Amino acid sequence: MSVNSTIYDIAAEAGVSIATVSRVLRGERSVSPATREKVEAVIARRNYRPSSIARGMTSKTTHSLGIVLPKLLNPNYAMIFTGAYDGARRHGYSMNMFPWKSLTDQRSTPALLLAERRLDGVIICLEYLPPEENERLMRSLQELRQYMPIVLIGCVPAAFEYPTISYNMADIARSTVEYLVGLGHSKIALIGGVEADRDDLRRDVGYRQGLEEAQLPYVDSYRAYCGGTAEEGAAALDQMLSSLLPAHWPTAVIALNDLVAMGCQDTARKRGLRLPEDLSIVGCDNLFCAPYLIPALTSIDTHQQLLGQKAVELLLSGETRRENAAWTLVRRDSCAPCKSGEPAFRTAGY
Amino acid sequence: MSVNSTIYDIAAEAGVSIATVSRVLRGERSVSPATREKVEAVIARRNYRPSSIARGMTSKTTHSLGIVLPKLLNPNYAMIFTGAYDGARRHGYSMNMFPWKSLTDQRSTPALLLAERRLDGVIICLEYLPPEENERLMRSLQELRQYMPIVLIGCVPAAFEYPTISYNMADIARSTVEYLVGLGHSKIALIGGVEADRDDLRRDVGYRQGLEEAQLPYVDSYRAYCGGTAEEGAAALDQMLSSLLPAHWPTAVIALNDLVAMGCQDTARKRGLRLPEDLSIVGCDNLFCAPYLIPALTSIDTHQQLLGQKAVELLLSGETRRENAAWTLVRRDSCAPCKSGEPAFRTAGY
DNA sequence: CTGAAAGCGCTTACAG
DNA sequence: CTGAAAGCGCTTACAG
Repeated sequence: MSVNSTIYDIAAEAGVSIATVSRVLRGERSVSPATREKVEAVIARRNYRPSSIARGMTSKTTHSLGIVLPKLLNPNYAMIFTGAYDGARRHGYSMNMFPWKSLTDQRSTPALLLAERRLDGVIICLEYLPPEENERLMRSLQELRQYMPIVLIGCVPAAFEYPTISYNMADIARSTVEYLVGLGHSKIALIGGVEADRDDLRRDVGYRQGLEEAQLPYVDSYRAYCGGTAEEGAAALDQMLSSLLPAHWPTAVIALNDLVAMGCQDTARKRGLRLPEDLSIVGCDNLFCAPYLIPALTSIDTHQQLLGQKAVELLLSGETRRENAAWTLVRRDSCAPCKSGEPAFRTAGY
Repeated sequence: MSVNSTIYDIAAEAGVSIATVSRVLRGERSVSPATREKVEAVIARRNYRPSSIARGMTSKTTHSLGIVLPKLLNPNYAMIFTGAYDGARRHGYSMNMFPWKSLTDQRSTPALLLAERRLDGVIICLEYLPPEENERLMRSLQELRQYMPIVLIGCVPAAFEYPTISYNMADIARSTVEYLVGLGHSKIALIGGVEADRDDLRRDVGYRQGLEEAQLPYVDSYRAYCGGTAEEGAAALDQMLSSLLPAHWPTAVIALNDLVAMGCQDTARKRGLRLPEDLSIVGCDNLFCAPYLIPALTSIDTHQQLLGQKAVELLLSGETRRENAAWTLVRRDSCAPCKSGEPAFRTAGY
């Protein structure tokens, strides 16, 4: 099946040494035009391409990078991957995707799985993990680092001196509260995330800070923790509403991400709330479907593709700095001025 | 930075030959328990992992597969990729993603880009291409095939004897028409696709067939061609409605995919149509957001992850057969019984 | 059960 | 400007 020719075939047919072929392959200029032409002709005729793996064997650099992602099915990560892929390609590198579990799986020594591939570097998208798994992850990273440069995306304890790109979650949350306060809201809920997650921790900090600046009290029942899916978001809001007198229902919700926001829309509608009049909702990630939800979802655009590219730049730069990633609030129809007084309560007609 | 040990280090430290180390590495059983234990201890202590690239160098198989995708940002392809990834992993292979343009780009001989990686095989997701690009693609495939086994996903001219997995588009379209006819619809539009696309061609065949079976006429103005984005879908429906007297407006739309369906919802709403009463819509791909659109979108689930897995199986089997992929109609709220008489026409109030 | 040796397809000094 | 030779880190017959 394989009709691959090798550098020897080319050399033989062109009547030169393999060293010379190698030289024209790599575009070295110390080759006479005549021989270069001759060699190139043979290469073209035989459709020859040097084996990248043989190259990697000798040159100590494989020109391939890796990125480990929690899950590709969330378009958020697909966007980061795409950005990273393009960034790598621009620098002549390939980009390989690894599922999150290649790092946290305890059966196969995790970091080594990546080391095996002899990557020139790897980007790691952090995500919340329960303490002991996180412990294992941190050890994996330490280990991995001995083999190749790494860059982290997400929130990392300052104690670990990894090159990192992260969002200022506190800033995002604070600004979002500010935006909603500007619309007259005072009962603002925050839904999603895990109490132990550092990212969410900082989100909470910004949330409280925003409330404080508006001289609003922090109300415990307006803070619900849950995973990042629509179902979990729906359930979390539903439970919050159940536990509160309608008069105390939040008039605005800040959702962990767009999926959670979608779930909240669903719950609100099933409860007979009018959107956005009775409940304003802000999402995060600005997924492609956000403009097509009803009402069109206001969301934080986290410029994921740019993030992926920047991670590659940082990785290739070899520097150890920490960067903050850019974000933008995209206003659509899901947020409305708060109606004075209590939100109307209607029985569900959905 | 690299603290990698080699097989020589291990051999030296364990006091054996590299051949022996290689044997325990590969789990060969012709090693005495004593030496095996000794070697394994050293491997563990030094955290040694054999270089997969050196292995690939000698063993002629790299245990890595490829998949080329039009775009990862469409969750549809992300799902296929995920399925293929898992399928590959299950067989001990890695799966590498390549963007579509690595095949159609004319600057770098396309197929060779993949050949360079010495993949053990590659899956190719077909998509419509204008004739001359498609011509180039077909040549690329022929070329690529000389280097490694390939499997195609999509619609391929029977003349090319590639192993292929495809959907029976005619079947899907026919069934969808049947479903809508069952709801009493007679003015059924088909929106999306390209006239020259073979997949869409077959979709058209099924569409016509469905109409015929219901003894309905094929109406030219109910067939709109457009790309696969929400914006294009929105524009296509808008134009269709503009060109028709409201009395002749379709009461049901079959959309190329969920994105197009989302666009159609948008246009319908802006035109003041009630959904689903005035217009039923069926999408395709059953994206994660389908249940959260208003009304929740009825869609064809194409079981993309399964598709990806099956493509891997076929690739690894080495057979040249053609398979049909499974699909399911997922009924939600976006389709309603057709109201008798003409659809109400209201001025847009959106 | 184990080792010495050749070889995979390249790149890279080192000579000339 | 060009070639002979060593070497990258493994696997795989071939002997023993």
